Amino acid sequence: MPKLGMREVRLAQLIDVTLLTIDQVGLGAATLASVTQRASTSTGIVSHYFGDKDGLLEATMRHVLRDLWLAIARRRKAAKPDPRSKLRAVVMANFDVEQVNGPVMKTWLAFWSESMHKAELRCLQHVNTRRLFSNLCANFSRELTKPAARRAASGLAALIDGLWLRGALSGEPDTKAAPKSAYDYIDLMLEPRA
Amino acid sequence: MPKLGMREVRLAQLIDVTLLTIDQVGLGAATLASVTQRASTSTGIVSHYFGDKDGLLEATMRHVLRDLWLAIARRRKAAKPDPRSKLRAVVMANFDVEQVNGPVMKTWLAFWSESMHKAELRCLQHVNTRRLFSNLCANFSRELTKPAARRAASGLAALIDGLWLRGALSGEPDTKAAPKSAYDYIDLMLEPRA
Amino acid sequence: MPKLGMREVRLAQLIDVTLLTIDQVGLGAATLASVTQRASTSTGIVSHYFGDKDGLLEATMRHVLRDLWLAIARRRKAAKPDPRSKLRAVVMANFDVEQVNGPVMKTWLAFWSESMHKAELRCLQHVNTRRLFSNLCANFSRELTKPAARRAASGLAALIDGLWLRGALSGEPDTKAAPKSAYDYIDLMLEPRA
Amino acid sequence: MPKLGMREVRLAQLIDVTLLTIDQVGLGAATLASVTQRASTSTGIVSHYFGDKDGLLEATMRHVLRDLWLAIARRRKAAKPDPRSKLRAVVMANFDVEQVNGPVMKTWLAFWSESMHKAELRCLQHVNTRRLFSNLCANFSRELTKPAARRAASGLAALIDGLWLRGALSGEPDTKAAPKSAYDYIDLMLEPRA
DNA sequence: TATGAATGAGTGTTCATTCAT
DNA sequence: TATGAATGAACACTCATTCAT
Repeated sequence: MPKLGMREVRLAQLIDVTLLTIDQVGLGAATLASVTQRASTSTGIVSHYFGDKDGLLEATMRHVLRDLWLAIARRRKAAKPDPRSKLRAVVMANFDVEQVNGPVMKTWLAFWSESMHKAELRCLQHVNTRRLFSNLCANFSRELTKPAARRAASGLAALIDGLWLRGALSGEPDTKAAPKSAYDYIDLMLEPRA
Repeated sequence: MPKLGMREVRLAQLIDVTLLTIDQVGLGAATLASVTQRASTSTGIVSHYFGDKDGLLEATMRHVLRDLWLAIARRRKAAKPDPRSKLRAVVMANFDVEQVNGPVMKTWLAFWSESMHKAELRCLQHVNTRRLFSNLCANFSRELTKPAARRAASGLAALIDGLWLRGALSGEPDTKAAPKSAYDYIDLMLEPRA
Repeated sequence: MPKLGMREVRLAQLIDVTLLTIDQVGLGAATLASVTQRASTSTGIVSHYFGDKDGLLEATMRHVLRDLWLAIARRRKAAKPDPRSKLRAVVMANFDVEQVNGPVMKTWLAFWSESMHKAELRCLQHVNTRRLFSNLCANFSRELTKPAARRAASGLAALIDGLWLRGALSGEPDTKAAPKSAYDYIDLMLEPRA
Repeated sequence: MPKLGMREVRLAQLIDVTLLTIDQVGLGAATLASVTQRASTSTGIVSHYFGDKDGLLEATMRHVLRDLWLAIARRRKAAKPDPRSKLRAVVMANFDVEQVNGPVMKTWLAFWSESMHKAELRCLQHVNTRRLFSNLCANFSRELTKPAARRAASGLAALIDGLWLRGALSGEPDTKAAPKSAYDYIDLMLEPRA
C-alpha cells in the first residue's frame, strides 16, 4: 500500500524549504541542489513533482499568495461588519506575523522582480493586485462615491505595499507603526472633510 | 597614448546598456555577454572598467540613484519655498518620466530584491531611504510637530514607493493618478483636522 | 538507483587520464577539458567527484605517492633483513618501471614546482620527504653512528632524487646506471673507511 | 639623444621582476600584468623587447643559467689547480648565495618542469646538463679511469641537483650541510679503495 | 516512488596579445 | 620608445535537467 498523502507532504515540504532557501541566500542563489539538500531529498524529486525549477517557484508563489488570502479571509470574518473594520482587517492580515517574516517577505520581493519577465508569475501578481483592489474598493464604496472609493482603494493598496516594501528593505519591519499608518489613511479617507 | 577620455564614455555606455538589458530580459538573465554584445564591445571590458559583474551592477545602481537625486534637487530648486510645494516637488521628481520608464523601474525592482543579499547594494538602499525620509521629515516639520512630521514622512515615503511599485508591476504606470494620490496625502497631512 | 561502485572506477579513471594528460601536454596545459575529453566524460564530473581542479590534482598526487610507497613496501618485504639489502630495496623501488615512466615522472616534476605555492601539495611533499629520510636513516643506523647515519640518509635521498630528476630531464632515464650509482653510494657509506 | 643602454636596462629590469614574481606567486600565476606592474611599466613593453611571454621566460632562463656559469667560472679560477679543488669549486658555486635563494630556486624548479614540454627550454637544459657533466668528468678523469670518471661525474651531478632540489622543497636550504655532502662524495670517489 | 550519477551548455573571469596613439 | 585600452579565446566552474536503476 503506497503511503497515503505522500504527495501532499512532499509538495508542502519542498515549498517550505524553497522559502527558507530564498530567505537565506536569495532567489538568484537558490539552486535546486541547495533546496533539495535542505529537504534531504534528491534533486530529481523536483522534476518528479513540479516538472522543473520554474514549476517549483510558481507553486511556491501560489502558496504564498494563498496564505495571504487565507489570512485576509480569516480576519475579515472576525471583523465587525462596518467598512472601517473590514478595511482594517485587510490591513491587519497584511501585517500578520505570517506575512511579515524573512522567508515570505524576501520571496515576495524576489517574485515582484521576477514577475516582470515571467508570464506565469506576472499573471499571479495581477490576480492578486486586482483582488486586493476590488476588496478595498468594495468597502470604501459603502461610504464614498465610486470615483472617491477607487482613489482611496488605490492609495491604500499602494500604501500597504509601500509600508511592506520599506519594512522588508529595512530588515526590521515595524509591525506596529506600519499598520497604524494604514489605519490612519483609512480614517482620513472615510472622514468627512471640512 | 590611446584615446583619452574614453573612460567616461565607456562607463556611461556600459551602464546604459545594462539598464536596457535588465529592462528586456531581467537581472537574472542579464549576462555579461548579453550586455557587452549590445554595447558592441568585448566581455573583457567589464573587468577592465568595473572589476567584475558586481562592480558593473553596483555602478548601475549608483547611476540610477544619482539620477533620482539630481531630479529631486532640480525640482526642489524650481519649487516655491513653502513646505507643500517642496513636498510636491519631491513627489514630482519621483514620477518624472526619467524615473518612470521600463529600464529604470525594472532595475529598481531587481535591486530591491538583490539588495536583500548583497551588502553593497543594501548599503546604497539604506542611504537612499534615509535621505528621502529626512528630506520629507524636514519639510513636514515646518508645519507639524516632530512626531507628526515623522509619521507623515514615513507614510508619504511608503506611499511613493507603493505607487511606484504598483505602477511597475502593472506594466502601465499611471503617471497622472499616482502623483495625484501622493499630493492628496500631503494635503491631508498638512491640513488641520477638526 | 544508478550503478553502484561507479565512484571508485571513476576516481581511478580520472586520475589515470590526468597523469597521461600531464605527460603529454604538461601540467600548465592540462585543462579540465583535455583531461575529461580523454576520459570520454563531461567536465562536470570533476567537480562532482573532486570538488574542483585542485582536488583532482591533489588526488593525483596522493595516488602517485601511494604507488611509490606501495612499491617500496613490496620491495622491502622481499628483501633480506640486512641493512644493505633493505636500502637497496628502497632504491630499487624508486627506479621501478612503475616509477620511471613518462606520466609519473613528469607529474612528479610538475608537482615539485607546484608545491612551492600550494600548501596542500607542499604538505604532501614534506610527508614524503620525511618518510623516505627516516626509512633510510633507520637502516643506516644499524651500522653507523646516529650522526653518520643521518648524513648518509640525507646524501642517499638527495642522490636518488637527483638521479631521478636527471633521468626525467634527459628524456631517456637509464634504469640500470641510476640505481647502480645509488647502490655504490650505499656501499661507500656502509664500508669502513681506512 | 636617445638614452644610451636603455634597452639593456629594460631587459635586465624585466628579467629581474620576472624572477621576483615567480618567487612570490609561482610560474603558473605569473602573468604579464603582475610582472610589468611590479616593473612599473606597461604590458606592451614585453612584446616590444621579448616578442611574447615565452620570449621573456626564455630570456629569464638564459639569465639564470648564465649567472650559474659565471659563478662556476669565477670559483674555478680562484681554485687551486688540483682536481679535488676544482671539483669543490664547482660544488661551491652551485651552493652560492646567488644560486640558493627563493627567486632563483623556484625559477629553476619551474623551468625544470616546464622544459619537459617546451623545446626551447629543454634545449637550454640539455646544454647546461652536458656542460656540467663534461666539466666534472674532465676533472675526475685526471685521477680516475674514463669509465670511473664518468660514473663519478654522473653521481656528483645527480647529488648536486638532488641536494639542491631537496633544499628548494624544504624551504630552508642548509647551505652548509649540502656542499659538505657533495665534498664527501668527491673525496670518496677520488680516494683509493681498499 | 525515488535516487544521484552524469551531462553539457552557459557563466563570469582571466590574460596574452594587438594597435592606435 | 612606450602606452594602456581593447580584444576574444580559453578557462574553471555551476547547475537545471535527464535517465538508468
